[in-house]
Order: sequence, then structure tokens, then C-alpha cells
Amino acid sequence: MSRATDQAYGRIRSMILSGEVGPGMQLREEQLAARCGVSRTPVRDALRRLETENLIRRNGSQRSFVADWSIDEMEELFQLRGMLEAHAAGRAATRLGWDQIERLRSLNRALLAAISATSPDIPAFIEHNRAFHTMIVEGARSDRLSNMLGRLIEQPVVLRTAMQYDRDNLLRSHREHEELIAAFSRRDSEWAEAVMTGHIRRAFHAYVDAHERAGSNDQPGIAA
Amino acid sequence: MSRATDQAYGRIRSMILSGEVGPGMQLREEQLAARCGVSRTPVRDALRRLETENLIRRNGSQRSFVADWSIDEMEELFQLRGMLEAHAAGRAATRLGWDQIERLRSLNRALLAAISATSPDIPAFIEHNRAFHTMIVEGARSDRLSNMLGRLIEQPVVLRTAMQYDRDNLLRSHREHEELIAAFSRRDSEWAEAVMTGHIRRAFHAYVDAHERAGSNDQPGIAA
DNA sequence: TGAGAGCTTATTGTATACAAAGGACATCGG
DNA sequence: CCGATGTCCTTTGTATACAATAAGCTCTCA
Repeated sequence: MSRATDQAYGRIRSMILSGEVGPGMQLREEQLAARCGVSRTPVRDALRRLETENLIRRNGSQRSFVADWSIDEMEELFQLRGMLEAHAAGRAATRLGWDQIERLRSLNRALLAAISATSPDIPAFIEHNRAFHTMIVEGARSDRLSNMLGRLIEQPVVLRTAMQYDRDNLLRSHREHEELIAAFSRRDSEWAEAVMTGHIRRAFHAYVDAHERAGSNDQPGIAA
Repeated sequence: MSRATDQAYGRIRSMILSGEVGPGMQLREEQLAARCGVSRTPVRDALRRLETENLIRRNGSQRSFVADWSIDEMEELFQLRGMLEAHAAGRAATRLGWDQIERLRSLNRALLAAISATSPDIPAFIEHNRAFHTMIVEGARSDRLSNMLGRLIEQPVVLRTAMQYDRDNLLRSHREHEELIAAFSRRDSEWAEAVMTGHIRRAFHAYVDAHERAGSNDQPGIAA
């Protein structure tokens, strides 16, 4: 995309992802235009795009709001993500190159290092985890699938913080990644699918737990 | 959406679906604006939307073209559709009301009537078939899923005409629908999933066959 | 005091003019 | 004759002014 639209898109997106604007807040085109230093036109383009990525919702009269998700919607989301990402893993098992599998190995080593320190480096974990999953999805070699998953994956931002302090879950992630790599090495699609299904499903339960624990707070998830 | 945007969207969409503009053709904003009787602004909105629905593609320099799909991409598409729609059927099995199941029955009766005549009423078949599948997807009660499938389902327009004259396939569709209804009546999610998986998969092979038969023509699918 | 109608204002939709980018074509040089 | 390069022209991007719509508020009347 073009300069101004990209700028608006990136800025608004990071506003949402960083929590600078909270779930449910209204986003006004003019105000956003001012903050991004562009006119309303590219802002509107950016909003449309963010809407298709489900980061933004519009009410009946076309006003835009930062999306928030109910627990039911989150379950839906995890179900879909699990299904699609398991499918991706299955395809990737027969399509990943050996060098890519090696790269997955090294990513997972880095991930382990990040969470092994006495004070875990969460941003590093998140980044390596993201790279790991992205590499698998790309390895499935299906643009349509990549697209769909792209829209799904980083929606539950809350999850980032919700899981931060749960070291047990972080270590489990690492182990499940190991198992995925093993399945890839054997070129075993069904195994890869099964592991990925469990991996995402566990993530969902971790999310629910964190959410419940945070239930008494004003800002569920953030404070977990 | 608003008046002008809706108008542009509907017009462009029907231009594509009717074949008025063929796959691969370039769509120019100004020209579309003229044809729709609106300015470029709503046309741009409509193009963005059609792009997310994968009816339009943009090249590196942001020019828009009517999408066309390779056989590989079609297989991808059917795989995804099969997976998601089977999932939808599974959910629907435990969520559809008895009245809705009865409605499915009557839709399938109408569908049978449409294809039983000496000269089958294909548009009626298509419409009843669409209604049947839509009702199942809605029955799954997952907005996100509905959305995704909405984007996927009517893309392979070619398929409409490609399958037109294959009566055997039309009858099979009817029988598979019957089996779906049976699964719903038993509230058997797994059965419903399995039937739907096969149903979509067969549709894919029907598509491939039609495509191959039409392979010698200039306009694959259309002339099948 | 509460409900409703009408006005006011905030917000988005649409048109249009201008800017910028990219592609096509022709011309020039090797 | 082929290839490179520069100009022109087509097409999309951006800004801004104006139109339409919907939300919120106030004022009135029951």
C-alpha cells in the first residue's frame, strides 16, 4: 500500500494492539487523521482494512469501535484457529524444506532460552513464538490459508499479557513445538495436525484460566 | 453500507459474477465510476471490499483485476471450504431447531423438483442449493465462521455453469443433502461433518472433471 | 417527572481537484 | 537490430469541501 495509508494503518493498528485505545472505544476518522498526520481518505482505507482483520467493528450507523471479544467468541476463534492451523501443519509436514525445519529448531531453542532465565524475557518469547507459527503457516504454501490465519492470529491481543506470568504454560509450548518438529521431520501430516490441534486447544484453556483469574479486575487480561 | 457504495459494490459484483467482465480483465476506477453513476470514492470502497472477498486481485502497483483461479488454487479453496463447512455442519447438528431442519427438508424437496423436470431448472437448483448451505452455516451460530465461508463460497462462479448439465451430480447433491438432514435429525455432529466433507469433496471432483472436459475450449467452464 | 418531538451538532458519505507513481512508447545510441 | 533511457500519459493516491445522516440534547406537554 501507499505511504499515507500504510502510515495510518500501522499507527491505528499499534494503537489498538498496545492498548493505547481500549476495547469498545470509538474511533473517529477525523481524530485519527489528525493523529496520523494524514487526511481522512487514507484513514478510511486503513479502517476498512482493520475491519476485515476484525480488529475494528462498525455499528449500524457505520461508526467504528475497537473490537472486544466475549468468552464465547474467543472459543469460536480458537476453534477456527485450531482447525486451520492444524490443517496448515499437516500441509507443512510434506512441504517444509530441511533447512526450514532446522530453522524451526533454532527458533524453538531461542524461545526456550528466553523463558529459562530467572526473569523470563516475554517479548522475546512472543516474537519467537510468532516466528515459529508463521513459518509453519507459510510452509503450508496456501495464500488463502495464510490470509485467513493472518486475520485470526493476532486478534486476541489480550492473550499476550494474559499468559505472561504462567511459566508452566510457556514451557509446555516449547515442548509441544519440539513434538511438532519431530512430526515434521518424519513428514507425518497426521501427527503434525494432532499436535497442533492440542497445542492451540491448550492455549485456549490457558486463556480461559487467565481470564477467570483476572475476572475480578477492571481490565481483564491486562492485569493477569 | 451507504447508497452509492452499495450500488457500486452490487454493480461491480454482478459484472464479475455474470461474466460481463472476464477473469483477468483490468478494472479501472474511473471507468467503473462512470458505469455505476457514482464518483470514484465509493468505487474504491467497493473494490476494497471485493478484494477481501477474493473476487478481485491487485497487482504490485495497485491496479485491480478480476480474479481467476488456477486448478491448484481451486483445490486449496475446496479444501478450506470442506473443512470449514464440515465444521459448520457439526456445530449445526446440535444447534438447529426442528423447524429449521424441516425447512431444510422442504428446500431439498424443491431442489429435487427443480432438477427432476425433463429440462432441469438450473437457476432454481443453484438458488435452493445456496439457501440450503446458507441455512446450515447460519445454524452453526458463529459469525466469524459465516464470514469466512461467505468469502469462500461463491468465488468459483465458473462452477455454476461448469456443472450445469451434469444431471448425475445434481441428483447426488440431493441425496447427500438427505443424508445431512438425517444426521441433523439424529443430532449427530460427527456424521454431519463426515457427510459434508464428502459432499464438498465430490463437488471438487465434479469441478475438475467439468474443467478438464472444457479444457479444449477458449473459455473453460463457461462452455462446459 | 417522564416521554417525545424537534433542533443542534458530531460523524461519516460523496464528489472533485490535484499529486504522484508506474507503465507504455518512442527515440536515440551502441 | 537490440537495448537503454527519457518523456508522456494513464491510473491510482491524497486532500478537502460539501452533503447526508444519525446521535444527543433541550424544551415542551401530558
